Amino acid sequence: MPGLAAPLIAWYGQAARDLPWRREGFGAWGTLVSEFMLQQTPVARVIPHLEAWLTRWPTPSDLAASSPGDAVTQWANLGYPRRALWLHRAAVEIRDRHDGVVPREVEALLALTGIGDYTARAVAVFAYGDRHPVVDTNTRRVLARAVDGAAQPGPPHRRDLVAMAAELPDDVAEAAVVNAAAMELGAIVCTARSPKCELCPLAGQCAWRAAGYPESEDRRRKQATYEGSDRQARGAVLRVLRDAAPCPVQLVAVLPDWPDAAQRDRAIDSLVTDGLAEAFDGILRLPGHPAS
DNA sequence: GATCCGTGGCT
DNA sequence: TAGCCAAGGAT
Repeated sequence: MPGLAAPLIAWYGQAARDLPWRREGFGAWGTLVSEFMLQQTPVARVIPHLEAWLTRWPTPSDLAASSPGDAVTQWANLGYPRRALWLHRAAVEIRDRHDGVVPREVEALLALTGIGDYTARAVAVFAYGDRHPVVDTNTRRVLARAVDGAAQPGPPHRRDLVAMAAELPDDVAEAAVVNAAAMELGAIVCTARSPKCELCPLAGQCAWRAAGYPESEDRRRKQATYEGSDRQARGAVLRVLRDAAPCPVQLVAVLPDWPDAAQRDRAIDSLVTDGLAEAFDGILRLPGHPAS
């Protein structure tokens, strides 16, 4: 097995997209915010929100000084608003534990709210230039096809980190490029549907291609139907609160015509439980500053 | 380890 | 058109 590093590096040099977080000197905070936003939200939707966010809150301490509700409002329609709450908590943790500086060590990053195996290593590698395997859904698909000969990766697993580590050159800078290149290849060439194998720098050594593109059992979990779901109800309630912000709304005025009143009330309760909303005295609002 | 969590574009 | 999919993480 020749290894993926050399062709990935050469390809990335001429095919990489020009993205904001790849600009020289973008900064660790910008990288961290971008990675939060990119968790399950496509690049094209993230870019304008990222720039607005960093203009409003140029440092972790700036965000930490605002209320969680302000973060949720600024998050707008990026989806999964818990990420806004977690990003705000992470900013508070960075201010309180790390003197306002995004930490560099993976262990310290993993200890922050909302940061897991992917985001911790992405920050350590792309912001600080350290050598770790960075594995996202794109990388897992590239490895599944090129190395394992499978059409689709299995569910995410810790062993994916080991598989990617085996592909990294010893050189620190080259290792970072290989991480970025594997993600980029999965994003724009080795895509989930209709991959562009004629443009792939790994075509000559791809195990899946060599095997004749066999269908493999797709063990990924299917997403639940959104229409009519509790998630849809939560999203609708939160949209009401965002649109009214910074004003609270009367509880009785929250989606009075929602088709399933019990589901609506369940959504409100779960949002309160999650810390995305506060209810008292017959009103509902986004979370304010914690009492001090 | 299985489930849950938003939103919108693409095929 | 209705699913499929998207730089995951917490519980």
